[in-house]
Amino acid sequence: MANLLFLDTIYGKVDAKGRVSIPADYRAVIEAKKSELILYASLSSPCIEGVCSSVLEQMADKIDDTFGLFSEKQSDLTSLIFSQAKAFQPDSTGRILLTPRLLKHAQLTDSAVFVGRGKSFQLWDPKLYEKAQKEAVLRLKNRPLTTGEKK
Amino acid sequence: MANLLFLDTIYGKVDAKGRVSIPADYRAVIEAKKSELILYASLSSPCIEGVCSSVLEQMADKIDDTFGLFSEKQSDLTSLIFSQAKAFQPDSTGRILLTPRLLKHAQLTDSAVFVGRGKSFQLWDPKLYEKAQKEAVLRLKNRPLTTGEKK
DNA sequence: TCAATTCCCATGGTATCCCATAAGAAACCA
DNA sequence: TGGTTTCTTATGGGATACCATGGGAATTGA
Repeated sequence: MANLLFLDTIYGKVDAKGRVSIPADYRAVIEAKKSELILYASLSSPCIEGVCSSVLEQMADKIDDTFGLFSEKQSDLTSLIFSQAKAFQPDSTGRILLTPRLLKHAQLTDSAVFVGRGKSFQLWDPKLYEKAQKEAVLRLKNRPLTTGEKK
Repeated sequence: MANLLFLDTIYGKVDAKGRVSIPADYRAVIEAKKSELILYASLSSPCIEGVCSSVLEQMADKIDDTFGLFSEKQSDLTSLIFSQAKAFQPDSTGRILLTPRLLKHAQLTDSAVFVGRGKSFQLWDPKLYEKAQKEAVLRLKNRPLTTGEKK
């Protein structure tokens, strides 16, 4: 039984053409789910969000269920996410070509870091990521456990 | 019925390549649960935590990724764990290759000790472990168990 | 035709495979 | 019961396969 989660923190390079190698482990997750790779600009951070297409489909259902097909909120979310999302299929050596819009949003230049988040992952500029990471750790230290980690 | 808990304290070696043999008993636990082995740097000690992948999968299911993608709702803690965790599959002789990050966090050089904790285990440098162990015993002596103590 | 994208090959580094050895533990036999 | 055999496990090290990356060639599209 293969691993079905995006895990770990993996550093890689962005070449002059704007290509990145999707880590082999991540490709394995996507293939195991018979999905495609979907990327879109994060709404909350200067990074790129990555999910399996199957998750995006579930997300679409969820939004409909929660807000109704014709609500304003549904419309906003739909246009914000889905209009920006794009499917990528790695080439024979496991790379994809990022779009200028994604590169710009995440401020990527020559390197990038894949950050596993379970059912999704993020792609950051290493400098920006390490800064955000430190802030997250600080928030954790200042805020006692109130999360869903332990039951 | 097979044992489903990580038990005992088992000393082993870390070779020049950074490999460690996962104790046969531990491998049996993981196989019995049809899981993979997940390792991550402990948040509280200079050691490596080990769990079955089923634990992480349950964690991932509890998180409603749908809305984590729209806001900062997803906890820092869970994302921190996913970004630090990595799946390992022992090779044909029962060994895994530890990452430089894990080796560094646990300050492992040429030997390591597996410490069973039931549903999880820890991997320590022997010196550090014995020191931490002594301190734990002292704490217990100074603070006897009281009923109703949160576990 | 020019620029952008995809395909292909080459390469260095790393992870995994495989074999060999040694040490224990369990099974076996006398 | 004592000693021998057999199997599993832990460990070392060489060989091999895979992965990430760079760059050129071919293809596509406006």
